[in-house]
Amino acid sequence: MARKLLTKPRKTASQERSRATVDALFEATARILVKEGFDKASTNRIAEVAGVSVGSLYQYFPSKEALVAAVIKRHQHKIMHTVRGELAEVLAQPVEKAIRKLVAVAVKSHRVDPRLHRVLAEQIPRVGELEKLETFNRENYTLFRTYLESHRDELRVDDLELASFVCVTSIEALTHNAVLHYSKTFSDETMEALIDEAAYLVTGYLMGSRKNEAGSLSDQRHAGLHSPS
Amino acid sequence: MARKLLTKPRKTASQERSRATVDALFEATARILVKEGFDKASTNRIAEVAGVSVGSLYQYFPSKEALVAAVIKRHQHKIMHTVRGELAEVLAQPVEKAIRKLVAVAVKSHRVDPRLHRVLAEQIPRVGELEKLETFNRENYTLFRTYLESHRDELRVDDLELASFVCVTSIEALTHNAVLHYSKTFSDETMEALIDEAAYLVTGYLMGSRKNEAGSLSDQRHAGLHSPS
DNA sequence: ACAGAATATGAGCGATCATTCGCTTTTTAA
DNA sequence: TTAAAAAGCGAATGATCGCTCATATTCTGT
Repeated sequence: MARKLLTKPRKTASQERSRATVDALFEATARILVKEGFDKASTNRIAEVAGVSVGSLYQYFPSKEALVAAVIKRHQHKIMHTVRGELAEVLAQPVEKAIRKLVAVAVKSHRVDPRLHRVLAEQIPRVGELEKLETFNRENYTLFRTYLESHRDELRVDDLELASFVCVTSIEALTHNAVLHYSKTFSDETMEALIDEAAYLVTGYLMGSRKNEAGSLSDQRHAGLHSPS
Repeated sequence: MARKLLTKPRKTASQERSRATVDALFEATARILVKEGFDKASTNRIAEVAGVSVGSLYQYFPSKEALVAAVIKRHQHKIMHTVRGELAEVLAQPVEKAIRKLVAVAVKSHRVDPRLHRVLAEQIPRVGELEKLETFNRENYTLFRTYLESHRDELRVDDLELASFVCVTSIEALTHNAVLHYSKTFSDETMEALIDEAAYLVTGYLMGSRKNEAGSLSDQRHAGLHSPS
């Protein structure tokens, strides 16, 4: 029987020392991605910066792609960790408070290692294995949809699927752009104001009921498409 | 004098034949990007698909990066071409109509070769020269800001800079996501509805004036930050 | 018809990179 | 103490890729 257990298995991490190695690899990868960009993140370079040999890298990760994917997952878990719980308490709150909290949480999540977040979003080609890692936003989506369902009666929207899409997409884009592209342009107060604005945007959309606009917007929106519940 | 004119100059395109070559290169690059992804788009492969030799490629483009950048620019020009004019007529229209038109135009612009658009957005690493090509969205931004300024009195927002950011970002993200990620999930009617929803979202935000919510939302938004004009 | 300019060719150079494998060192457990 | 398992090493391999250049073909003006 050809034993490949020593060459192939990759992925274990039982002893103390090996866990340190894996961690050094994570750290080094993140560091290089942030400071030198995806191009410069070759496996040899990563190993070098980690103070480890390439061979060791391949003991724990079957490919470079797997390593990067693991770094992404790790970043996502960090976000979840700093944000979990804040989401739980949202579920019970009324729409206005809930939305504002949601936006604030979104900002917070983008502030967990923003520079890494930006590289992951902009420089990592979504190819092969990396393609599947969009799972993250799906979670937000279903979570939000669940919230809308349980507060249906307070809302003016009837297509919750569509509404979730509109809200989640907007909040994500606004916070993402603000934190990762405009944090130099926006002052701290502006950032605070932006949270308010985003919350206002979404809340207004969900609860709506503008004063008296019969004949203007209402007519533009082709009636009948959303049959009343 | 060392003449490098035959080796270096790159970029000319005077005769008929050469224009065809350049065009074939554009076409081939786009084709490969769409059908095989950025990874597979090597210069040799591009030249092969274009029915041209690698040498010819380097007569007109100083680098692979330059070629890709040119393809991106070309795509942007195509968009501008199919959309120009529709934007001009927006300027004169009242807010509600203008916003709806703007959203519709955004959708239209994303429907110009959506598959190429998606690859350009997701697979091309924004590094080196490619980094500068974000100019496109800046244009939309200033355009929108100009519109808001000339309709200032009809709006409830006072920080037009911030408002432009909110609106442009939201519209872009919504249309981008809808067209490039959910066109299979969304039916045609849903897509139509989405335009309405996005327009409603933004219009409500800009013109606002919800009925009577004194003490709820108004209090949450920290007063005084936007000093009344 | 002809010369010079423009265009096209593609084998091959040099560099980079992901990955492997035979080997050494360290740790574990009996 | 010791043998086996775990972890670590890094030079070497093979493949890919961007790009060049010496040469060949085509075009243009005269």
